[in-house]
Amino acid sequence: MATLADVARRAGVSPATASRIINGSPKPVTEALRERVLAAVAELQYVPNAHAQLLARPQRTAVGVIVHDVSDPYFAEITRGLQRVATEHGRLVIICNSYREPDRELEYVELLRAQQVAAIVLAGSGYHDSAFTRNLDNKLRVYEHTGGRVAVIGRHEHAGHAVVPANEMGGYLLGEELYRLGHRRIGVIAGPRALTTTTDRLAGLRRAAREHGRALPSRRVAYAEFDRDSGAAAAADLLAAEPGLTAIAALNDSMAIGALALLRSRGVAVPGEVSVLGFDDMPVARDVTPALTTIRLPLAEMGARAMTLALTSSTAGEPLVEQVPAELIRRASAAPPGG
Amino acid sequence: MATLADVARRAGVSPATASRIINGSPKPVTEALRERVLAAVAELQYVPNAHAQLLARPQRTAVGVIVHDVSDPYFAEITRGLQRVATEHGRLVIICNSYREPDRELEYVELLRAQQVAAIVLAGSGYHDSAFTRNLDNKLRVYEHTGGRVAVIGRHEHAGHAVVPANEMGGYLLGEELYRLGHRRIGVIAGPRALTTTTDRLAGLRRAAREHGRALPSRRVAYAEFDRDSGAAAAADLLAAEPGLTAIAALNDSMAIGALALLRSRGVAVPGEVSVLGFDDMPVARDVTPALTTIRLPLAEMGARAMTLALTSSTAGEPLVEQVPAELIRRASAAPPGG
DNA sequence: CCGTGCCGGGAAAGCGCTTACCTAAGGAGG
DNA sequence: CCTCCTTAGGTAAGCGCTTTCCCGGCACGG
Repeated sequence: MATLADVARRAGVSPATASRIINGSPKPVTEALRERVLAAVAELQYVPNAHAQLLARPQRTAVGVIVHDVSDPYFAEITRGLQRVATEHGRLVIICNSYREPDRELEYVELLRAQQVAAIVLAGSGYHDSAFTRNLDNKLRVYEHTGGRVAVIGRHEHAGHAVVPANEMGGYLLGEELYRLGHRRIGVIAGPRALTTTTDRLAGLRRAAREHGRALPSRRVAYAEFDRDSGAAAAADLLAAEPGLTAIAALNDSMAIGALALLRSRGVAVPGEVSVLGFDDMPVARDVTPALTTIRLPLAEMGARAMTLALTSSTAGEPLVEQVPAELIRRASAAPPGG
Repeated sequence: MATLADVARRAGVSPATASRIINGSPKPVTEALRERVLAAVAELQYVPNAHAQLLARPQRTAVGVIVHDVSDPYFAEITRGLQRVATEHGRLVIICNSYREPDRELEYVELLRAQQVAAIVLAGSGYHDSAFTRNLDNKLRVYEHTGGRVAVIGRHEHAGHAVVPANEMGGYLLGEELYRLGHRRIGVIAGPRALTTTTDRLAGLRRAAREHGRALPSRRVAYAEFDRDSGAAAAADLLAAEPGLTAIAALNDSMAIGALALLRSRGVAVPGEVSVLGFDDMPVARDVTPALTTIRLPLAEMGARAMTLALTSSTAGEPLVEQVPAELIRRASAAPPGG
């Protein structure tokens, strides 16, 4: 691997001069030298060692992103937004998948700190584990304390700026739509219990139920893993526990799609016999049949806003919290019961 | 930011000793000192500067991945496989999106080289631009020359090991199925002309046509961008140019889904009036209606194999080329014409 | 013709860490 | 009891780069 010293030697100049030419430093340099150095760079295929540069001039350039799983469309969309903004700012993005393991999240914060990233963006639901939460929060604060910036998406109990989707309100809108359509026997496919996203969305649904003088008995709530297959299994459980269900609300689109698949395999008409509703409005929601009625969250935009917060807004003073509204998208998968 | 010197000072030892304790070096150290140092680490929330470590001990630990776009399900799946293997090897992954711009790919190779990554994995189709290809190849060779490892997915004209999906054969299988079902007026939605993936898949389709004594006139081939919306537009063009089409073969699933959406919006029955076939077997292929008949490529496995090649196989000697078979998956979207 | 100022370029320090090498102290062997 | 080896720990060099500081040479003004 060619080093700066190699280049300098070859061009017959000092490393200092070579460095100045390569980095376009303000210090003026004779044209002849410039050309010699540039030629040497080309001949040796020299690329500066980014680590050495970072060490010498502690100007952090990369940003870290911790998500549950990039290949999950929910995070893929968020990541797209994050990447776009990061690229606009000339930042390199290091993506870490926690695969929903809190401990791995902790490790990654440490690792990103070691990498001297300029900012850390944490995307994805928080956990109902106060020891863990405190631990994470502590690590983030330490990181912020040393000049790092942090933004979180979908959590609010942490250090740093936050972009929080209206999960509770989304759940409420879902419930409202269901009651408006006339459903009374509603099953819910919830996400993992440990996630605050699950709790928040469920709370919204419960609020809507209460306002209509009803409740959500626990036999009508099945917990799944936020993925398609466990969503299908949960739908089966729900149907077994409560054969008269006229609607199933899933707390994300993947599980709704799983429910759709199960219903189709059993020959149950959607929305004729059972309506199915999702949450998130992932791109595929409009392509399944029937197209999914769901709650839209502007995922890519949430990512973009979080990255913007992390990169541009001051770290001093109160952390900013940006609320992101949820919106009901009516498509074909929900209709009045028995119709 | 606390440094090793801070820790050493606080523990009353030399930086050397502190380093040895923190990194668990083989050199024996008294228990009392060990505890003091560890305590200092905890108190100062010390995290070693990864760049300084890398500089001092040139042991490359990160690996770079260049894809067209992670949020595209095709790459999301591949990336999942890549990540899994990388994590098993304790490697950090830096993901770069080229957004299908060759120049950006070039830049990223440079950037990853600067980051001293242990390996670079390039995923996604190659381009029909020999100047660019030579350029890229050259950069990769230079990188390999300095001890870097490279693996490419879906290209073969390059330095480094390769995992190549049977694109031509997949196209052939698609064609065979179409002719077997009895289709004769077949429209094709191709991907970007500049991509070798497009050419290869199309070539397979053409071979099947030839074997059945037919050709693929250019008015029956529409070029799109490998995404859903341009796929829908291409389907519309195809229908306009050739109203009697009984089948549309799309060269990836996203475009097939776009075609499905267009057909549905026009009230055209699939597969009753027009059959639709896809390529890749992305996860959503089974969830659209009708479920997509498509060519399966084991995407995640391709990613895993590429990362394995990059991380474990020798860089000396001939680069390895691993062929990945394509497989026809029959679902509901293709049927005999007119029935 | 000399002093002053400016400007292009080099020497060297230092970023935070690892590690080869060295040293002082203690124990074993003669 | 002295020498020599072992061992725990420290000293310092150096990884590849940037940047401050300095120096020599030139042009200019007096």
